[in-house]
Amino acid sequence: MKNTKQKILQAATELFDSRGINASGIDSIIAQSGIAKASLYKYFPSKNDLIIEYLQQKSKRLYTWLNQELAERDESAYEQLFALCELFEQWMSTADFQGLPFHIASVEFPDPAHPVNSCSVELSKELQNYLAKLAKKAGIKQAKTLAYQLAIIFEGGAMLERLNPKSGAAKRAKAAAITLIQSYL
Amino acid sequence: MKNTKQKILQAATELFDSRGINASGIDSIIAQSGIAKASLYKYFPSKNDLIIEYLQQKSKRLYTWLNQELAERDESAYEQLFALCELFEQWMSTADFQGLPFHIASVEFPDPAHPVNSCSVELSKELQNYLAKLAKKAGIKQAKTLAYQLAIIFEGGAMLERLNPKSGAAKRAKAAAITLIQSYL
DNA sequence: GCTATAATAGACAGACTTGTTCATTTGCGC
DNA sequence: GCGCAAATGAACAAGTCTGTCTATTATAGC
Repeated sequence: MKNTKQKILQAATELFDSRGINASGIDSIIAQSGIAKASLYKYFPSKNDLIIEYLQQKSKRLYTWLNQELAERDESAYEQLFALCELFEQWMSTADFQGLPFHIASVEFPDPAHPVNSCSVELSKELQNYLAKLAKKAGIKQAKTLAYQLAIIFEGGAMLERLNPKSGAAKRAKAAAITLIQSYL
Repeated sequence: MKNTKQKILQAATELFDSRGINASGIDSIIAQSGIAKASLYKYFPSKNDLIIEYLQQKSKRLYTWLNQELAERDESAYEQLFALCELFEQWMSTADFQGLPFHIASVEFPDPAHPVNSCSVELSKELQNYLAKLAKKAGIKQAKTLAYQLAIIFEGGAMLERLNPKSGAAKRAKAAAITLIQSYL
């Protein structure tokens, strides 16, 4: 049943987000979800599969949210670039923000040959592509370079907000991002 | 003997850097160092103690290197701020660069009550303080804000350079940092 | 109501982890 | 060369982890 799979994924998400991936054992995931171990291994042949679906779902949710928010605003592509900075600040300021999931995953699985690591690298590139697309639409000439630099700022902001919650990392990352965008005119 | 302790720390550093902390078991550290397990536990009562000394040593080495390089250049405090960006790029471009150790540690030990996590938070603040001191010397008015933003860029750059080695993260982080500093005049 | 499928609890294997202990051997200062 | 402290190797405890398997129960479609 699809419901069972979603329950597992939700429980895993809560645990991975709050305690980390390696620290969240299969036993704790089945306890949290109320699902039997055999069922978990039916839908996710290994923990790696579960982790990868978790990562992809988290990324997808972020972009869906960003797109929704941007669409609602009815702004020019150029204005959207600044709105994006605002949205990233909001996102990092969530009470239970724990950093970028693919950061955590790539640190917990540092071996480049590991599927979870490969997935993390993929998702990191996806962020750059997402930003580059927006920068290009906004008419920025060196869209890719700006996108990469914005990724650096957002990812650094996420890391610092995680290390030191509510110390103003999100706000300062936004300010730095705006300064940077303005320098590209 | 002091030599023994250093040998352990060196072996641990090599393993922690290349494979991560949790993935480097005590057995692999004693194998790498050629030291007996009982000796390791004599100098480091627990693995946590070893991790913390590793983190502190790595930080100390970075600042020592930065200070040396800056001192050699005989520049004004203002010029030193730009030199710092250059040095960070160099540092991130090292062949075996694996990101900021306190990032890795804080991800592998996410519990705020864990001594390794506390140490990581401490070292993150130390970086901000280091940057703030230099910014203040350079006559920047909002030295702390700039320092925080530079930390965001350097830490984000380190994370991206780690995720995607030699993709130009270090170079772009430097460029973004310079743009930011110039905006503070 | 019957049957086929889905989900359950729980035990188990096998491998890994940190940290302890102990008897033995090495090596340095005098 | 003696004695003491340091270092060694190896076994062991007690816990963790992922993944497998079995026997039982619940559920949905016809």
